[in-house]
Amino acid sequence: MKLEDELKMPKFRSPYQKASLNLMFTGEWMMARVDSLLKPYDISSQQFNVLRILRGQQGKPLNLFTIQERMLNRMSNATRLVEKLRLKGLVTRELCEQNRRKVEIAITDKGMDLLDNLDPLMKQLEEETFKNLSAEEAQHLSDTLDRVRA
Amino acid sequence: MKLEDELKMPKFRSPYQKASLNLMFTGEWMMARVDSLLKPYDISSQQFNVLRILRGQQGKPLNLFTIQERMLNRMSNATRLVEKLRLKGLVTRELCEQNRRKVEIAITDKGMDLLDNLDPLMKQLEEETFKNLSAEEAQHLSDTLDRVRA
DNA sequence: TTGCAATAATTGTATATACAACATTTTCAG
DNA sequence: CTGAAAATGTTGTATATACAATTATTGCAA
Repeated sequence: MKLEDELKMPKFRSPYQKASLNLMFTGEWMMARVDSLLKPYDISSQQFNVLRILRGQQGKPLNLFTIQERMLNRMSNATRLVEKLRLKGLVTRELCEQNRRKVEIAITDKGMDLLDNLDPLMKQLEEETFKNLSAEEAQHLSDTLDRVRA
Repeated sequence: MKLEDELKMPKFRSPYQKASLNLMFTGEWMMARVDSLLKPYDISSQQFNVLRILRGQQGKPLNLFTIQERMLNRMSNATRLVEKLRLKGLVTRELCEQNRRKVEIAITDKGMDLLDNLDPLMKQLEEETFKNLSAEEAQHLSDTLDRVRA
């Protein structure tokens, strides 16, 4: 739906104001869809994202600082988020012997299994979300967003 | 920056997965910019958004239900959010006599003054944010986001 | 070597969010 | 009219977020 109808705003000051609101609104909308999909599995989109980051490491652990750098929302608290994943048995946590300031986090088999189960669901959600956009249009959207953040 | 560098993800499963992550990431990024601008004025982007909704009413009040409908994030709690604005003297709150289920909220002069002060700053932020996009490109971005949510 | 700065993580705390449960008032079918 | 359902808000609670303060460890310059 057009943003002016969605927010019942008859007019915007400029295309930039509209794009700005639309970015925030659509970002929240997308996040809510992902959270809703993940809810039955009892993890949040942030937690899912961290698991996915760890899976990308092929078994190699990452320290908390690096995880934080790669999170969608950098302000959230990696220590506490990872601790929740650990309590669910989805990651392990080990002090690094070489540099004892660091804590190394790795995904467990249980975590991998969960991701494997979720992959097709996420794929389906993404396809459903972008059903009105061709692959080229989706790529162009990403390129535009990259330019905004440039 | 390109999302793969931003999140240090070497590859994405599809342009749809990438667009999906990019939407969430860029939405958070934008929201953080707005919050950072508003911080010295001691209001959140959600609170600012509610004030802006009320200003659009030209003095006519809105009830909480309608405010909630127009918020960027519908899940947040309009009752408590508006109460915070009231404590700061930015809105008034009155029980509706015609329909006593309703509570009518209106912006105060102090609230209007705050918005008037913030307007040029927000405008500047939007222009800075979209400095790499022409007005046409910003409009096209909005249209694409509208189609995603269609 | 010493101690200051940098790095990495944890903790504290206030606020915000998600969402369910509840309360009150109004509407409307029978 | 009456009682069930709908509309509107409020409250409770668990979790998440923002951000500052603190701790512990390491690196490095004087």
